[in-house]
Amino acid sequence: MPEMMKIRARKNKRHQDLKRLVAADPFTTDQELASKLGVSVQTIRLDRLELGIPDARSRIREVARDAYEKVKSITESEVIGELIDLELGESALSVLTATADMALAHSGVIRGHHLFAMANSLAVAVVDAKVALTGSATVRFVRRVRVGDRMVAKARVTEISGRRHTVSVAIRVGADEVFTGEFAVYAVEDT
Amino acid sequence: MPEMMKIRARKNKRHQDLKRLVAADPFTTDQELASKLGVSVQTIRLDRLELGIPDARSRIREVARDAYEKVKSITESEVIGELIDLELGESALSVLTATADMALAHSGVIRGHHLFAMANSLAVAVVDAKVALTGSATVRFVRRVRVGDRMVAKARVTEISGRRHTVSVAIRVGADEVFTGEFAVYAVEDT
DNA sequence: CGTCCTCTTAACACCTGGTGCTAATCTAAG
DNA sequence: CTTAGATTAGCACCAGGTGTTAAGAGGACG
Repeated sequence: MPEMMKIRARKNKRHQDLKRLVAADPFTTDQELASKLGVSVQTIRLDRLELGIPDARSRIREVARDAYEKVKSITESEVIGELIDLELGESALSVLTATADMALAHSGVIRGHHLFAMANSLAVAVVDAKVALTGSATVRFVRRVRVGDRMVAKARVTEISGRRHTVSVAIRVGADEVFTGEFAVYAVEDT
Repeated sequence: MPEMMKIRARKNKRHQDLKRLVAADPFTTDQELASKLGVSVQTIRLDRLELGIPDARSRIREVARDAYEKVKSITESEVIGELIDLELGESALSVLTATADMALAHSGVIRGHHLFAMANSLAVAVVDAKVALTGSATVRFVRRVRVGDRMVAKARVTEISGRRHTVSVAIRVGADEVFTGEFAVYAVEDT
């Protein structure tokens, strides 16, 4: 321990270390933090209080909560993005804001399959059937989409012949068209 | 409470309900479970013991751990699935096992954009360039893929003209072709 | 020099969400 | 009727905390 340090400076350094440790591993308990920083558990508690750092269980709960919501949103929603308007069998509209985790590493450009997913899920949603599956698609990535861009997708059913629905989807960012696609979606009753 | 039920049947039903509740929300404590199921906390504890369900704190920790370490989902890896083989500018191969969160609700059929994402990311990976972006694609979903299916994707660069690369991707489950696609991928240097 | 103030550590009671154990009921099935 | 399984209860204990009070250990400063 740096005993030669002035008392105030030592405390400050410890606070920095504490923040770093907690950020690096939110699962660390006060006990572990105390032994890592060479002070008593009580000191850690006071430090956390000063710095507004919640206790380990809360930190863990938070991580779990975040992850749980996130997984749910990617996984469990039938439509990628927010469904704004839906006229079954006719047209539909959804909105999605591009986030950093949709981007290609370091470039800030959104990866194509996120646009595809948004368009595809909207195309499936607009079809008036219990279950609908995409049969084929032709898509064009017209312009690059970047982190923070607000994407608006519009789907229109252009043709129905039997179980086959042709759906046109366009995604815009502001006035710019960034994606267009034509989806052949099939209505299905049985699994 | 269903008092007319036979005791054993009641217990069985409660066990099913318990599993369902815990799966739906891992954050639920014994207290909450007890009141939801109309039995005492002790009964819940015994049930958890029988069913091998860990306590709430462990469940939360697990969720947090999972999220913290291996963020899977669509977003965070450069190639969706596991990249098995890669010959830059020529061909590539990846493998992905379909999980329940990729499926359409209740049907067990994997949603198309997961196949697209697997194929697209492989197509981008196979192109020999610092950064590559998909310009357009034509895809066919040949057969339904179900939860548990092991998908193998093969990508082959079929044509290069300037920065434009044409990549053919096929995904198979066992011997069956489930997806084919043709991707136009553009090599880019600047962002 | 003494005094004062901050930092640090300690001790105690309490909280939540559990575990392990023993014991008392109660019910249904043999 | 007897007995085994299901349910509930009470008790001591645990981890990882909170809040409070109290007591030393350094400085800083008149």
